[in-house]
Amino acid sequence: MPIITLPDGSQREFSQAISVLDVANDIGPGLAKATIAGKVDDVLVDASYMIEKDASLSIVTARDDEGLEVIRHSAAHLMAQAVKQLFPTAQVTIGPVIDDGFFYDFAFERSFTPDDVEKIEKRMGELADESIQVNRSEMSRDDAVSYFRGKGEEYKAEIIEDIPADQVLSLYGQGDFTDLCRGPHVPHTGFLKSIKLTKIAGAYWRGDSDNEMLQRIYGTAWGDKKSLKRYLHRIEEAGKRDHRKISKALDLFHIQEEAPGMIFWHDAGLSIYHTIEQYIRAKLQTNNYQEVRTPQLVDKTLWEKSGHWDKFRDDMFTVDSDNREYAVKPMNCPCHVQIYNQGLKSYRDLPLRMAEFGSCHRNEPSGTLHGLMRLRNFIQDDAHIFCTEEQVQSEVSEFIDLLYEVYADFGFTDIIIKLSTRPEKRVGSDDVWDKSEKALEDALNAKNLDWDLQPGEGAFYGPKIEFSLKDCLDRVWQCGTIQVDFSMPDRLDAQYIAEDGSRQSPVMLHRAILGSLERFIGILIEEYAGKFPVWLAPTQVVLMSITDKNDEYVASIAKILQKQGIRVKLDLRNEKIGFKIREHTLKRIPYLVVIGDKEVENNELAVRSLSGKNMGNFTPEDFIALLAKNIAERNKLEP
RNA sequence: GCCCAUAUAGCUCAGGGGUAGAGCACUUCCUUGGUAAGGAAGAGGCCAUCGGUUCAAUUCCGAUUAUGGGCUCCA
Repeated sequence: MPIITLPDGSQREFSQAISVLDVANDIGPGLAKATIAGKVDDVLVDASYMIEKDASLSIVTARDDEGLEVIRHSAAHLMAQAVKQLFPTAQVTIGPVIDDGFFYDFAFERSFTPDDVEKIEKRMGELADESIQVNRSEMSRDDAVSYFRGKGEEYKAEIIEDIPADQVLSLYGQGDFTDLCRGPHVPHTGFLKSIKLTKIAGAYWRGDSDNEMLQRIYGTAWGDKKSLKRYLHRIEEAGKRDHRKISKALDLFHIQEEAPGMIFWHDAGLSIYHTIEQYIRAKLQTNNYQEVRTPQLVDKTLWEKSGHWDKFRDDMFTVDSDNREYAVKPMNCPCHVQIYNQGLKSYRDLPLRMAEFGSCHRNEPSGTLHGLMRLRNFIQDDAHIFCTEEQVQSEVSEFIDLLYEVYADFGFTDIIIKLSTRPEKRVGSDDVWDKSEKALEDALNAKNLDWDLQPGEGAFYGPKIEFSLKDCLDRVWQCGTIQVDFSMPDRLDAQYIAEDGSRQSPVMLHRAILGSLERFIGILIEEYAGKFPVWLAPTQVVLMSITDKNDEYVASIAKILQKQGIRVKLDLRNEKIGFKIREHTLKRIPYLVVIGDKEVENNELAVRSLSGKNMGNFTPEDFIALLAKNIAERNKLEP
């Protein structure tokens, strides 16, 4: 006699065990039709799940996040079913839910073509139209292994073999297709009508690059056609923020075949770069950093000593000259230690914070290059803090504060924090790693920040905190970082004289706020869709004449603004004002100034904002004051 | 590095086994016009590179390079 409590607090009593779906039916046929799954005492279950005793229940439909998740999971099964029907020799592996969709990895003797994917999607539609019942059943592990092996599904059998023998597994069947799955799933395939397959890709079996490559098909799935359409539109719009597209339109930089993974900065792009560099330089100054510059090419022997040659060799470019082998620096740390080592250091010199806008080259695998985000040559806003063990925690803590201050100035609030611990390939004793990892963890916890642990993802010389930002398609890119290093100072003979007169090795903190200037600018472009805040905009003001009678006055205004450090361009072309406005609006210029006879006569400027607002007429002085205020405040809103 | 796709004018893209197309941009001329495209004419291409098939390849095939999307890896 289960009594079922619904989310609104109302209760219903039934004379015998009852399924989630039947409860829904009892509430109303409309709800029953929409029922995808249920949540019984907060556990997500199938609609067919039998409730045998008193319980709380909420009916899950496509309107719930959990409902969408079930739909996406079932969509993956539907895709596998379609693939098996069309390509019987394909083997299924795994098919999880991801943000906004799902994928399924298949092993198949040949590649799926875009044509195949179209066919698969079509078949999925047909199967959905048939509203095929989805049934849950159970099997012991060993039975499941032989079941799948019997069907030639070696991969599936291998997955199941890793599950403990005493565990009972659930299988879900729909028509001619059965898959191992924890569930829950939709009651029938009729719920799976708003699906689109989006891309094909390779993916290693079990995520290990030593294994064979499987074929992954990605899809997106929604509760109704309208949501699907909205999603596709959203993705399309996000694509327009792509920094590579915007950079071409705004003439910021280019890359060409002769220098893969390296940037040719154009005037406008370099302007942004310089503004950011100067901004960071000012922060370094107020935070007691010294700035240095070190060589690009350094003899191999130093890299051997630092451990890079051993652990980082594949990523380094080398140069042979006069019987010597040099490496182009992939990191700045060993060079900074060389500067530290000039002259005897006392504990009174610590913490010693040494910064460099360091150009680093890394021979990244060809398939990983990605616009400004992943390059072979990039500039780090790098610094190394030499300090005592006691100072580590406060230095890490101060750094995190500085990083948040900087990110806020650029308008970033969604910062993803991860703590990466010791990798397999590393230098230094476990004892030292214990200490380093704990220092970082304590600093994070002291600040009450949300962070995730990434075991084994640290640098070879120490654990790190990573601060990541998202691009227009929500891909995550590591930007800032701080890494504790107890090893390298010792390897490179860095020392200081302690209070008691003994020689000690300092601890070294590797840290970057922006990470790589290039990557940070890439993220920035996508964040603002190229509509940079005034303080960052390559061109802040364009002065446009109505007719060539006004040219002289326009030029004189330009001089005045330029003297104030405003980045100004003139447009004196023989074109109509509407044409000029359109062009500079497309170039995302924050302020457009129109100058005609009226303005010349009154010594004024007619100011129009990027968003198209007529801001009225200003005297040159008032306009300069407006700009100065906006720039000083680093106003993030487009004017 | 691995898988798939792509590479045509400065840009965005169409095309197709037989001398290469559009829009925008560019140049010249006309137009002096008040807040998102004034008009006309002109110029512009070894169809990524190297091979192969063919009477003939920019088009079909293969390799290479780069780019895009993933995977692995990394700021």
